Amino acid sequence: MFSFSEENYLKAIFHLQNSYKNGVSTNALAEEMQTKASSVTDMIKKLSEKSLVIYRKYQGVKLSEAGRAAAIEVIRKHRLWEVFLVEKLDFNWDEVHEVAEQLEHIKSEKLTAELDRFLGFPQRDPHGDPIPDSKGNFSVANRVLLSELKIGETGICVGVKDSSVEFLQYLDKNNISLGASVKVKQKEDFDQSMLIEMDGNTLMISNQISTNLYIKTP
Amino acid sequence: MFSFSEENYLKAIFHLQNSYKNGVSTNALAEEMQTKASSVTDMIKKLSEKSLVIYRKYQGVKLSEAGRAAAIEVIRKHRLWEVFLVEKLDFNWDEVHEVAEQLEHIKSEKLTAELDRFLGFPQRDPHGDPIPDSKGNFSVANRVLLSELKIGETGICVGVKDSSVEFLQYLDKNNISLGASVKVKQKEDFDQSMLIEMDGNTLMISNQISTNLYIKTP
DNA sequence: TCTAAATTTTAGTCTTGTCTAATTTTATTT
DNA sequence: AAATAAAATTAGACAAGACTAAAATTTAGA
Repeated sequence: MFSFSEENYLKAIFHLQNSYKNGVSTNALAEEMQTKASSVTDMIKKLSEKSLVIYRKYQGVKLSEAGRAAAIEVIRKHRLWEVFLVEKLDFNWDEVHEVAEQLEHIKSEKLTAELDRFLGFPQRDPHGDPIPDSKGNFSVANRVLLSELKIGETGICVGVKDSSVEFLQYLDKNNISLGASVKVKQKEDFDQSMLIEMDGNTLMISNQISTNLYIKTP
Repeated sequence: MFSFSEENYLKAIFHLQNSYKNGVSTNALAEEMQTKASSVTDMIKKLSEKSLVIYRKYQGVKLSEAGRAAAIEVIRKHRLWEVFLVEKLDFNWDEVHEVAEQLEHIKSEKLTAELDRFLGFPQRDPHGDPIPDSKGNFSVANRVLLSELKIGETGICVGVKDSSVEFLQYLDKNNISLGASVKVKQKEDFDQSMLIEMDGNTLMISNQISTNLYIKTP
């Protein structure tokens, strides 16, 4: 089994691999992990010795198949617990992250499997991210950023890219929630702000908002 | 907040205080924690510096009020999670301990409170042990060991003293479960074995069994 | 009471994961 | 292509928590 710290590194590398296809840089990982580059180098070496990552000095790091599987397992647990907290324990979607960060490290195959069943094998977490199944498979979302829609286009809000407390609370305050229908009424070329209609309400949103909302188009 | 290790020590001292009223000995604690006496001494010093225990060299250790409160909080979480695992996730009562040992260290007041509510504020865990409420209060059980009953006396099986997998599986195999009614039919002076009637079935149990079953008498 | 045994503590070491400061390698710029 | 900047690594240190071996203290026995 892996330590909490190892699991957190694997998870971070997994998330950063989207942006760093040719290997995640030490500094990027240090930033993500809120730690120093030297600590990252140390840990990468350990993960490399355990064959969880592929690493060449100064060349960045990638997950091996084993590392990817381990990362996905942690992400599966994280997202299942988030569903549990929201659906069963009445947490708001901006309150679940910190607790799920702890719960994701609990080691028990039976626990994960039974939790999944208890929740009804959910496909998405409260932020719209896909939940890997027990074999590590998950649907790569067929979704685009709201900012990519043209005037007149419509869709359903299906996820958030930024899941910080601040952003989620902004969304709550403006009655933007997953499942809502969206239509782009106007776009401002100057600052990319948008006038949208969401579940009937019309509101103006900045580029920072529209680049952090995922939409499923018809 | 306290580390996992600190919490485990506090919990162990709490449990051992029943048997060691004048201070828990270093060796007893080492045995309970499955570690070495020297490690125990090291940790006791740390806990003592944090005023969680009262310690005088060579004189054993007791919990301070703060230490006791911390221990009870961990025990509360452990037992709530055990209820969750059995009631909601279909774990058997012999499977919950190891997972609850991990879950008890999750730090979130809201999580504990909401879990308690979700479970309907249970009073007892699956082994019949009392669950402290959010203020740390719990009912000291009004119960005796089955071995203390005399011939002809009756009661309800309300808890187990030993909650090892082996003992619990023995009980399952012999259809002994909490809530069952018990009547002592015969006692053998030589080895303290007993013939009992439990929910209609008659069976013979050894002293090792009867000294590990708690009974509530009418 | 004095000694032997048992218990407990101390001293020094190890591992994990982190840090700072210094050095090395790679990337960029002129 | 050399000089400089940026990024990454190494070296050495530290804290937590554990260990072994040795020393100190308490307890028990003769």
